[in-house]
Amino acid sequence: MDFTPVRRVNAYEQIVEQIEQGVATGELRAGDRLPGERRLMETFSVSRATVREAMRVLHATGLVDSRPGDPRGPVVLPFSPEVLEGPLLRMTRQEGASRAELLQFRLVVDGQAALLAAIHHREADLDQIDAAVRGLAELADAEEIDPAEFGTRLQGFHEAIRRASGNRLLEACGSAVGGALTELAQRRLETEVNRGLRVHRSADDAAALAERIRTGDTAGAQLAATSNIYRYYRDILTDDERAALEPMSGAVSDLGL
Amino acid sequence: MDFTPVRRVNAYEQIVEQIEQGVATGELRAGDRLPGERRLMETFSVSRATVREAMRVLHATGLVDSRPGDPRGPVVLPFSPEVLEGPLLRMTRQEGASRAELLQFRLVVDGQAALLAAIHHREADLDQIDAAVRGLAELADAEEIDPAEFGTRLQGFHEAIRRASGNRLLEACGSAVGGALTELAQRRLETEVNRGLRVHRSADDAAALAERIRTGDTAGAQLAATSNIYRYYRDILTDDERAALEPMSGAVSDLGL
DNA sequence: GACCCGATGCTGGCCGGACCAGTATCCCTT
DNA sequence: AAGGGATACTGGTCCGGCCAGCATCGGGTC
Repeated sequence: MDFTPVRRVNAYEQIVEQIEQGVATGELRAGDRLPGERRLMETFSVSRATVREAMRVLHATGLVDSRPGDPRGPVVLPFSPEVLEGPLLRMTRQEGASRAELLQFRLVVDGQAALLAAIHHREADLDQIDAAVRGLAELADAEEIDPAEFGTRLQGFHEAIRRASGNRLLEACGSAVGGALTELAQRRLETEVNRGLRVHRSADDAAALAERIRTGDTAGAQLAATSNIYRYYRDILTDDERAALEPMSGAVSDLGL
Repeated sequence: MDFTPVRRVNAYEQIVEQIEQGVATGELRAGDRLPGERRLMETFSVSRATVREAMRVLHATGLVDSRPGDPRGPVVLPFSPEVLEGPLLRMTRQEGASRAELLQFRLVVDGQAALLAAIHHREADLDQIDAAVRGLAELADAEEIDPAEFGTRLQGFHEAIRRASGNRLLEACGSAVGGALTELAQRRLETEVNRGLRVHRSADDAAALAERIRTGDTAGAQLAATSNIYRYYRDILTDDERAALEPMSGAVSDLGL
């Protein structure tokens, strides 16, 4: 007979698992309310400290939220892509992944998102993308350019494309890794001497990409997306990092850059 | 003047943030030890219950681990891709993403991983991949086929390719989404009538993919990877799901399947 | 001298009770 | 009918305590 290693299972973990289970099976759905802590300590027959520990990890994993004083009790949350962002950020900061890997991953995700967006090119999605493009152009033509604001809008533009891809996993991973990358690039834009030129070029690139998506140019959209992003970050890369990324975004040369 | 919304920050959250900060800045590195709970409650001047809640969320996010009785205190963990798996699994179960999206995402990730693996084709990585291929073939030729074991080894084969890609983000996302998908496909393989045929075909496909990676056939490796995976799951998809995925894995027809 | 073994002082796990600052509700006042 | 408090809750935090398990070290045995 074969034994299985014993699994230490703390009391609070059992509570977490039971509630996670409830969410997984659909028994608990987003918006549902859990009993208050005092009630839970009775149903699980544990102390309040234990149910609180369970609530803390459920809150940390984005499953529930609670407010003091709310007699309806903790609420079950809908899934949010933000829960992916934390782990991905950690991965970069804790040497789980280098900047080159991060950027490479983003090229893959956002390139694919652009491709899928070009396949679908649904009207509602295109409107969203165009709105984002107009927002970028408007800001680029302004007298004084706020780097942080431009970064936010550029982020929103990519966000719109990912949404148009129709794949929420791409959407979540893209925004997560995008958030991690902007943390690296933000300072660059702030200290940029020729800020106007760079901003204008980014806005133009965005418009060109949007056009490719609109016309259903799948391959072109993918190439434009990857090369746009690569060019945006190229200056802050070391030679080694560039060498690692060139093969992936063969797009760069294809567009004559 | 513009006000910023107040942010309720609980005591335990401050502890979590401080320790997360320490890990982010490199002040705390994997393997380092934190003071025991009784010491922490003094340095943060909070009660033990509060530091315990903080430790629970740090544990839930995979940052630290602790064992009762260990006088060295909680240990800081290295990053592990597994922390991504939880959120991704939740995403599928909580209608954050459909099966089709999940599979599409995997086609992108594992396709790209195969492509990158073919670019590098480092000898050490190839050895790992070949070992996995041999493991599959050996199992496919066995008298009695254990479906669970075959699933595990197939998983290991893809794992080896992702590792060979040199991108730990692809590796992490791939294994996470792979884990989520096998949960769906495992039962299928167990009830499969013509199990032997399917297993043999999968083993052969894996060998062909490995060969393309070895010879540096980048495009071929990517096509083989995506079409292998797609074919593996095709039977459990609905017509709608197939229609959504066909455009992405144009690979299927290219290989004459 | 080498080895075994138990006492001891630590660790985290869990409990019960308590107090506080908020919030929602209901009932009473105007 | 509208306003405004008392009230009964909520979660947030603290305290002090007990327990089981791990490490270490010292005292014993062979």
